[in-house]
Amino acid sequence: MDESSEHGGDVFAERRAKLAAWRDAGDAYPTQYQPRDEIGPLHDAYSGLEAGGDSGDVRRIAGRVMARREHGKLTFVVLKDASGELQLFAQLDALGEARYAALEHVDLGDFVGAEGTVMRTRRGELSLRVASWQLLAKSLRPMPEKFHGLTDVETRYRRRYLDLMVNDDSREVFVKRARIVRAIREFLDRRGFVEVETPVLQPLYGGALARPFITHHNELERDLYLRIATELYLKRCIIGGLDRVYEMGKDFRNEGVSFKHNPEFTMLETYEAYVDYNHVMDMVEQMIAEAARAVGDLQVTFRDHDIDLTPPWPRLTMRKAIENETGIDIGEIRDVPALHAAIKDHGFDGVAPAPTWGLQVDELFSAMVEPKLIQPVFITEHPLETSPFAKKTPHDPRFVERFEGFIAGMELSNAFSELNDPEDQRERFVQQMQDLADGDETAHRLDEDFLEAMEHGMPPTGGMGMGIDRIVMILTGAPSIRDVVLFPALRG
RNA sequence: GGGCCGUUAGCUUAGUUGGUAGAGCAGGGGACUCUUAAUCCCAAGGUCGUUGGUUCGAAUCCAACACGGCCCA
Repeated sequence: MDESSEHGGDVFAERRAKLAAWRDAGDAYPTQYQPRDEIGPLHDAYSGLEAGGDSGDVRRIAGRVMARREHGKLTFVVLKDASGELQLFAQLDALGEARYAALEHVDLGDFVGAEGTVMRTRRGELSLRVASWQLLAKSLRPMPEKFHGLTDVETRYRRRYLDLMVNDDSREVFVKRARIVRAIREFLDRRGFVEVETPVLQPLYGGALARPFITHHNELERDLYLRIATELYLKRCIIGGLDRVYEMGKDFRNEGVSFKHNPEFTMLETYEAYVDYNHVMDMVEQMIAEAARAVGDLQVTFRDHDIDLTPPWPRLTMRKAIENETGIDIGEIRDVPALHAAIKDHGFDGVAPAPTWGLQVDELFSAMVEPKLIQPVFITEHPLETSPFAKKTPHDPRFVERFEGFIAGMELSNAFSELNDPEDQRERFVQQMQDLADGDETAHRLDEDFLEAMEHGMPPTGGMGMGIDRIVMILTGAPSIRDVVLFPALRG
């Protein structure tokens, strides 16, 4: 197929012809433009310049051409760099016939560098009175329409560069994301955590209950898994005596996509020796608050909910949370048929049946309670069956010392007093293997190498996982994970 | 996996009871020395997501598929 007919009709062909002319006249793609002033600071520096005035200061700016307005012998060209926009004030008299005429061959989307004095027009617009200019890079394709911009969500995700080019709101989300990530790292570094990197390609996946992606190592002639969590390697670091470690990086889960799920996503995991899950709860609410302050304040709006992130957050056992919403006390209903009956008696048709007591409690919670958890809250003491790496609570071995942090109906963090009893851990693995045999594809594999590490002795440890993408969603008000991931997974 | 909605020019979109598509911006030609959604004049740009079907005739009605969005699982 002809390129030009597929992408913009005559525009592509016309611009290639212009590019050929530029090549004949000189360098259409020079290597640099230095020195250069950032546009944003110029607006600050010359905020006091009166309309109609010229500072006489010579400056050099560079950026993408966002607009051009020709007025015969005067042309306005708007340049945009990462810090802002500034218009060029280009006069025939100042540039001379040849350089002024050449300006007509500059298209929207081209990169241009210009030098001149900083002035303010009679209408009050800060401008650069151009003394000289040069083409820095030619664009061959049309930019999105300037007034309505680019709104088609599919194009925004598939060709994110166009979205970033014209939608400042979108660009701002990713700048904020960087600030949030940095605030979290600084928070942990200040507390004495060591940032580590553990394998993405793993011979045995684990640390979470999820289906993995499988890949293959040609030379080793074996399949490897993309990690679904960093948990088991970070615990090996704790066993080795690092005491406080964290890792922030991509995990991969072979599951569907939704507004809160992307198959690759950024996870933070932290492990701290000699503390329990109560200590970790304190840390999480402080960490989120600090991340929030890095990009705004503790009052945020997400999906039409006004949310107050101010610590401390309420703490509620899962048993109590379920009882509050459903009237069912899972502490009293101890077997699966009785629980099924109770759910049926209450008419909760949205609750899917599950084969074990723990999975049924999890399902009941997910369906009836989770969507109601709008303000920040820690839900504690989960069923043993769904928590193979958490210590049992001293008062009831059917529950574990675990919490999940919820905001806006989304699980944002998940933490335990980490199981460090190797014999208990082996029993948990054995049970998971049984669940796998019974058809639970997400059940955990027995990891003999990890057990051997734990048998060397592991200190009491508080561990935590947090979905960074979801935190960014909450703190930026972005309604979908696809708005906070630069290049989200799409079909086709 | 299920339900609903959407897909028309590079972008943003209109399109009547079914009669072979209109516009704005961008791009082309021209006018213009303070514009900023600049303005004015002229010309051009479309396999209406794909494939079938109904019909004398389909952007429009029907079916399947693709992709996307929202909701549910």
